[in-house]
Amino acid sequence: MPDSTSPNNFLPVDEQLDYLQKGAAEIIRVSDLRERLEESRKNGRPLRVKAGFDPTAPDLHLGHTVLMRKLKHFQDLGHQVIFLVGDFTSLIGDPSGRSVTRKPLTREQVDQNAKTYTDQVFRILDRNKTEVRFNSEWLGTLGFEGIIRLAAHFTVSQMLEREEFHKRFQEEKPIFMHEMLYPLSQGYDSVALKADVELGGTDQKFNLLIGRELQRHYGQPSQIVLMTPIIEGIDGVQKMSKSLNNAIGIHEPPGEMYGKLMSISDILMWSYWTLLTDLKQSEVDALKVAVESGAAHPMDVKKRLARTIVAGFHGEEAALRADENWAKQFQRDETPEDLDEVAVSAADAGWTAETGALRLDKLLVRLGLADSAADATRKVKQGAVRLDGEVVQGTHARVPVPTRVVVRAGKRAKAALLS
RNA sequence: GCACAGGUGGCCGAGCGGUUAAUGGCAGCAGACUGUAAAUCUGCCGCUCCUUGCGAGCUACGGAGGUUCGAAUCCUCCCCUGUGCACCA
Repeated sequence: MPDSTSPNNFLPVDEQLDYLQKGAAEIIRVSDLRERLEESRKNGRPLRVKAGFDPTAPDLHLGHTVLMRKLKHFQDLGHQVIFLVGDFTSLIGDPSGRSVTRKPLTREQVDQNAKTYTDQVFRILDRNKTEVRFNSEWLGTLGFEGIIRLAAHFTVSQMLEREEFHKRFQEEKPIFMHEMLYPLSQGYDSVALKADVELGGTDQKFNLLIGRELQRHYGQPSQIVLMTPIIEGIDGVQKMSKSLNNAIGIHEPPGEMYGKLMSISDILMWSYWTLLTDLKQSEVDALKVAVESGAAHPMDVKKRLARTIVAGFHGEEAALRADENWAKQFQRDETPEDLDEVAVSAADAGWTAETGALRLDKLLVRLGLADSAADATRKVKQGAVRLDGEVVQGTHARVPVPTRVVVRAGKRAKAALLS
């Protein structure tokens, strides 16, 4: 990691560029970025680098960290990083990458989410060097007149150029007026913040470019746009997203995180290496060659990946423990020690002193190992449920109370403290 | 406002008066196989209850009524989306 934080002591531009280009999908334009970096180095003025996050979900996941890590790179180089919370824009909902209009969030949800975001972001960014802003600051005071003036900079056909809109238009699907306001407000953020650089996923391209154009209208130099690839979720197919249920949250416990990482496909592992670790691209490539030639076992490389990422959020020690636990539970099929323990009242699990038995369907639901009692019953019938390692046949199980039982449903396991 | 086409389970999409919790695909879950990977095969896949049974009850095809022994399927009204018309009359 480059070490240069003194504003008047920026690294040589080539080195900065090299660092910033790792894992970047596209930069508009590299030549402009070089120019801007040179200027910054000459004047000792850090660049203002902005990335916006819509608090549409309560938690951040690894997908968000791709962008945050790039932000961190700028921070490492001594530039001014702005973590922008799109509290206002999330009232609209970004139409990016979805052909369905998002339901707007309530003010309360947004505030709540924004709080958890800022709590989590500093696991990656340096709190003291990060400017955190909310776009309600300027968008909230714009007023109807301001919106009219803003919208007057663009034409309807310009908006329809955007792939998502264009597609929906072709398919005769609804496009709501307020959705077109989204790119404009994001662009206006750049104006308000006088951004030199804006980071975003490749799916943000249209919005990012609108920012460039808008800045020009407002007499500012157009921001440089740096796009990061959209990381696939653990299914390896769709983009990582909480609502698609394929995300790894950055707040998840080490074991959970480790297990999910191990469940990704061998192929997917490479983009995770590139986008989620600090390993140099050349080293990642070397690992890949080693696996392809048979010199390294893909599982070992994946384990290392899982350990690296988990360590980043939970520390080395926790990562090692997760590693050991995983091997125990899944490779050797033993009962792991580091299980989540959940206290359950026996009565809630249908236990009666009379029968001395409890109802597994209820217990599984209580433990969060099944979505519903019906789901739990299904799992039991399919032989997926084990109590202390023993496969259970029926939904009734004789168990002493109080006790501690390890309950396993498929891949997932928890310890129930019955009382 | 008028005309036409649409609104079905997480998504796509059949059904157009009666074995219909609703064909099929995707996603998901579980089992087998493995490296908890992928691929493949098999089963499951609304909810609740229990006596766990090819059990009982409840809810579901935009909403509300109605016709009928019986409706996702027919009728009426309403809501929502798309398209066209809307100037010469």
